[in-house]
Amino acid sequence: MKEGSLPKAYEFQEVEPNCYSYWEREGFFHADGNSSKPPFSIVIPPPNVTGQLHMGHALNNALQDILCRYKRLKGFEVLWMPGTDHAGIATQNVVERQLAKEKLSRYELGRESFLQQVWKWKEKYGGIIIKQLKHLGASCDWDRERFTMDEGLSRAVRQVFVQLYEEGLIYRGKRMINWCPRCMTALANIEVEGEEIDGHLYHIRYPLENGEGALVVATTRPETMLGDTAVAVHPDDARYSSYVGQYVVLPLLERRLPVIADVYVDREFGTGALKITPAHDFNDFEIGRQHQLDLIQVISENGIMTEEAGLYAGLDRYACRKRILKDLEKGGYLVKVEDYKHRVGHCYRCKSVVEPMQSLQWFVATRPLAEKAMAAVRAGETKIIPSKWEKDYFGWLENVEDWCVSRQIWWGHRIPAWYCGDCGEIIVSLQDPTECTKCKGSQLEQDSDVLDTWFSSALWPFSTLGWPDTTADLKKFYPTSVLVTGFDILFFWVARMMMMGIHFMQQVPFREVYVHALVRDAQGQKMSKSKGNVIDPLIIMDQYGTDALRFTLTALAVQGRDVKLSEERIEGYRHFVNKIWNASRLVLMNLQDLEVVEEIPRRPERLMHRWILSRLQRMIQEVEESLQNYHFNQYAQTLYHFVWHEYCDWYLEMIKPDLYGENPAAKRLAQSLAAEVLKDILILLHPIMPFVTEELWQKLPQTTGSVMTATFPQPDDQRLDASSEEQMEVIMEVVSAIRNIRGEMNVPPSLRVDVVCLCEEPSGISLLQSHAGTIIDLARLANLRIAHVGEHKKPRAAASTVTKGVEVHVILQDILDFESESKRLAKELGKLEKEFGFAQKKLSNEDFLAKAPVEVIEKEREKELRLAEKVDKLRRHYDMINHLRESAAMEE
RNA sequence: GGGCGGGUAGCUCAGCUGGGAGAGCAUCGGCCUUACAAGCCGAGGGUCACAGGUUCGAGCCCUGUUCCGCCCACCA
Repeated sequence: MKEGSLPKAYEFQEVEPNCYSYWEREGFFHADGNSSKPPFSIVIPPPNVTGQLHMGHALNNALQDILCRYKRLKGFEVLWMPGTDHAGIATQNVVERQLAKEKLSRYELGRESFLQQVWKWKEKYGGIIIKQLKHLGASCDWDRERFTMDEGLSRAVRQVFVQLYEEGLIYRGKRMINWCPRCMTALANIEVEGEEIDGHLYHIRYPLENGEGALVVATTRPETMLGDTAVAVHPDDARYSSYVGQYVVLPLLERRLPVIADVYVDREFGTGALKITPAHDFNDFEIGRQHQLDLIQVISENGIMTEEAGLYAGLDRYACRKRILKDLEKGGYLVKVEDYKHRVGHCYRCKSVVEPMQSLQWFVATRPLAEKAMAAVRAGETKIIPSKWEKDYFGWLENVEDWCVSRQIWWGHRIPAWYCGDCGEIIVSLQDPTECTKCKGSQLEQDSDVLDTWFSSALWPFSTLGWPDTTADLKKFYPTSVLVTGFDILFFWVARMMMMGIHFMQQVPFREVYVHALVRDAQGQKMSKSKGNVIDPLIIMDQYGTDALRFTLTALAVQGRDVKLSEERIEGYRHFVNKIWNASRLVLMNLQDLEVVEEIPRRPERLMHRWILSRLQRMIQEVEESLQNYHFNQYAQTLYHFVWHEYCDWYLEMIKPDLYGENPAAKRLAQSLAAEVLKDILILLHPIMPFVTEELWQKLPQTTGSVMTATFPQPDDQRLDASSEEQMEVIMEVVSAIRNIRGEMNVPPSLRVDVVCLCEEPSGISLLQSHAGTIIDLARLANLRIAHVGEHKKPRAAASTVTKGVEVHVILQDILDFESESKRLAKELGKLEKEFGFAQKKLSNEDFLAKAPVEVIEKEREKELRLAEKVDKLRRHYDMINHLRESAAMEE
């Protein structure tokens, strides 16, 4: 489908879907477990089936795609393993909300048919995010797509649970846990988000039983007083020492509470007297345990006050608080109310305030697993990048507590534990048991709970590769090469994958973890629907194209810093996509009559060719280095600058005369080289901008197949050419100097002017002479005279400057305004003299000369010399202009 | 309370191991120069948060101050 010419504009709306289906058809994303190529593997952080692609996904997957596409070009057997997560609580909530619209609850439906509903929902909507990932260009091996609740992964979950149970690393126990009264389930500690709240500290008077005074306690949660079973003071607190051992009477309920002493109490805080509610507070629970206090549960699982709350029973916990405060006040018990900011735990799924509660749950004994996970990172078996996250990783693992893994919801992996109705035995096994292993009874009932979603996610790197079977995929692709993820799931997911991976595979799940930043809005705010600052990647892709979005995200992906995204930024980079398109148009237009692609010499004769080839080698090196170090922004920006400001601005402009000219050999070389460099540019850019590069690749005559199957260019040291780069610099400087003067002196582009360049060195003369045509074209000149300084009279009516040892005189015969030229020169002189002054000062500093490295001094000397010359020449010209100005004034 | 990141051009940000600051957008001036007006050519704009220190030399290293953001923590 080489058509030779390109449409005027890049129609990404058509190109993107076509490209993608072409890639899929050709099987370019497919990884071969039996390949002899070196492996490179990534498992996708499985998005929730309920998910819609947001900017976080877009960034995360764009970066993974870059790595995968890059490694394919480098000849690796690349597996990017895709899939989705069943997202227990989140998905169940979505379906429950849907049911609520029909005035149905899951309880009315019953477990079986509710689960059917969820599966139905999953079949219908679960693929949305996958489609969106494809829209983004993700080159995942979709043949291998997995779901955390598919058959194979469920088998892995069960195997892991049973084995951990048998090893004593999973147990069931009654513990204090965090409970979400809205989701009606236990949560793991990290699933609770502490949020600062403007609350109050209530001082409440608890009268002594003997009538002689009272103790005043301070609390933020007065409703919990109904479950109080003691009041504690510090044992060394002189104020209260006489109270210890006595009893106070709990207001409203009139219950006798012992006054106990415990060092936990902070004498400085509040009143120094602490009410103890063992059933509804982690610390109180602990104190209660030590002092053998009763547990009185006054708040039930759905946040309603229990029978134990007496006349407050049946009230919602917050309504109860209000009522209690009123009653306390009425009874004269409320001593003081202070404003008080404090942190309150919220459910990470529904944001409800969680309740600490004592409950019978399943736990993973995390310590032993955590030790190994830490050791692996310490030993460098897994590297976390940027390394600052290692600190967080260790910090969390060092203090990790047992992981509550049972959830009182229905959507998820059912816990493979059965309870014998006859003898109470717990049976945990791979196969569903039919009789009790202990008493042979048949009254078995399976635990109704399901596992934490993160339990199955923790197995993702090996469960997706076929574990517990020993598969070719596991052998080839485990450990995976790198995990790309946001820091927000470092503990939820990364740390747990490390623990499980090491325990079950005896090897870390990934060699490297690249932790990227969060995407925020232009003001640095978290994007959220309620703030209305969400930039939707789907809308952006439709509006600007996927490549523009991907390039923007990549260019902004600086290590360790949040990505602050704005639409203007994306718009800006869309222009870059367009630029590439148009550069390719130019190249292709001029390729039409190219019969044979010219063999490109290692060192072409013409400077511009040598220059662009040399620059290209440097780009390749820089790109590789950037990618190896995960400096995605550097990768994007390096190419941006090279393509736009070197290849387009200079190289393509410079070869135009050859392209349009009559010299067939020069033309062929220019055509071939422009195309050849473009070809490499397309490969270099392909990982970031897969679509436009593929489309253009298809159009280039010297390419075959897909850019995806191309080979990443090898930097050719023999084409590195520092002297060509220096020489080009001179040409570019001279052109810029002329343009600058034209601009400042308001010379319209249509007016071709004469320029005289006076050089110091013979080499400069020959360089300029051999590129006179280029300079004439690029600076829009009529004539260009090049001579040695001594051999040519300085032009009078000229605007002038000095650069790289060249005096540049722009002849403005009749139009030179001495007044403005004098001003312009004064300004330029001022700048130069200041710079010159700096250099002089530095070089007259003896300490500098004594202590600075010789190269630096040498560089500074050269600089001073250059500046001195420049200043001198400019000043002479300045004087002359001023003289002319004066005499012109006299004539009038 | 502890830890981390950040305060650089009007805005959003680069600036990799210290050698006198860059980009995109925005602003201003000139151009439809046959790839591109989503473009081309040029210009203006910065006491690199503040105060000390180390150094011949600091945006970069150290100390302190201040402001912002995030994470962690059982003082009710």
